[in-house]
Amino acid sequence: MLTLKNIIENRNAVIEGLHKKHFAEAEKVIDEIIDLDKERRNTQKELDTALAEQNKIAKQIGALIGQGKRSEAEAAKEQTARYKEQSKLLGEKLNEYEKMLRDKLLQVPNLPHESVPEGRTAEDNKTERTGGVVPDMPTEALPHWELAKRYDLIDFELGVKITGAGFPVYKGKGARLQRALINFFLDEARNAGYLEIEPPHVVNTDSGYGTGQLPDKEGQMYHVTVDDLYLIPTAEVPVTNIFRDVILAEKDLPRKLAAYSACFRREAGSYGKDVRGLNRLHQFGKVEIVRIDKPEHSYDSLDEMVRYVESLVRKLELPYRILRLCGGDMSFTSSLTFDFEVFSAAQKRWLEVSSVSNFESYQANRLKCRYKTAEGKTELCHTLNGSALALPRIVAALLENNQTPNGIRIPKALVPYCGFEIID
RNA sequence: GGUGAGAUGGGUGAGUGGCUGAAACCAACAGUUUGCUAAACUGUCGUGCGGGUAACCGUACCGGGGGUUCGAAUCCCCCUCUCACCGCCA
Repeated sequence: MLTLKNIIENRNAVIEGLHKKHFAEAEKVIDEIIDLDKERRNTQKELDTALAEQNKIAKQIGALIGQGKRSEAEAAKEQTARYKEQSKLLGEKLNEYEKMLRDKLLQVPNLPHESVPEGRTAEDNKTERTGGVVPDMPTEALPHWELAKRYDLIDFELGVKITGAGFPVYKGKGARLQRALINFFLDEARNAGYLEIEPPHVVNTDSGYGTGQLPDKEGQMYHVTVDDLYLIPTAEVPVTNIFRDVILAEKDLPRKLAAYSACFRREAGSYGKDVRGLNRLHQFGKVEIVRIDKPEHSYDSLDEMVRYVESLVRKLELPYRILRLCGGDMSFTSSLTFDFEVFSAAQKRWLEVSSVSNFESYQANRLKCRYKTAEGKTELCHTLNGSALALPRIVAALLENNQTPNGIRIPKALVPYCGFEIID
């Protein structure tokens, strides 16, 4: 969430930023927050005064009893009743203000970076650059779900039987290709300086709030109600929460971590051709990279992460484009996001395979992830993350783009990991 | 699942009602000394909120919530978690 300090000191700039993100009633909400904060401060002041008075009397009573002046001590006790009553009421009032303030703050999305293009929908995203070659496919080219069936790589129906739609079963070279991609991505990440993490796949509510899945995206996660735990929708959640309530030393920054995990998403409301095959699943594999950095370095970090993800897509020889998301298409918590899409040649569609974002201090503020500067000041870190990469759509594009009459060709970089050059 | 013990600052760990936001030690940081390193010595060293240009002041926090009391890290209740042993088990 945004810091109060930022909202109060930069009211107009904040509202302008929220407009760019198409946040409704920005002025109203921001001014409510500012007013609530004033009330909160006044209440706090009154409460502190009452408590100070109480503490003073309590100390006096202690001293009087020490001196054996019992009757004077008794008299002093009478005085505290009034302050006690007062501070109790003020305390309740303060809690209310704090709760209201927090609720309001949680409703406010992050502010977009100045370089975020204006716009409302995906149509308005700006293409940063493209790479790779879109293959010239014959008309009889098959979509990946047909290829998966022909070569017995993925069994969607079996998944339906075991679990339900959106939980495919990978078999043989299909399963080995998945494993190859995971190892490839993790090795690449390690070579790029990321610390490999194997995180829990289930998290508690504190972690859900820490990275912002709760409360706004509650319905998107699978909830294990008996234990009040959530299946992770991305490794971002457990990995970023490593830094919850942590104060890092300046020299410890940046921190770079990478993790593979299965990701679980309910995808409530999705339907139609978008969800065909591997395009949208309830469970999928993904390697995520997470970075914690000093504010002044975070945009350099973001660039580095984008270049890193780009290197992966290039090594996989996939045609891709990098989009700078517009204000309306960005996620609630992001300041600047680049999406990576690969072209899936038989479907003739661009598929999103990565989303790389700088959250600035928005997540860190909820997480209470801070660092101590050389001058000894405690400041919020900036957090960033990106997919590097999500498996299913990569698999979809690999299958479709590399199909030949003799089978499906495996890109060179992946052959050592797969142990085969062709799927036939 | 059963039984028992515990949860204190970056770490170890004292502290059973007022002089404790918290001893001591370790780590860390700064300085003195030194050819360099080390050692030794000196000092600093939690977080949030409110007030103040600032020095600083007030307030809250000893797992979380509630209670007793003029006053709670310390007493009472509830919850959570951790550890140990037993049972079960990849």
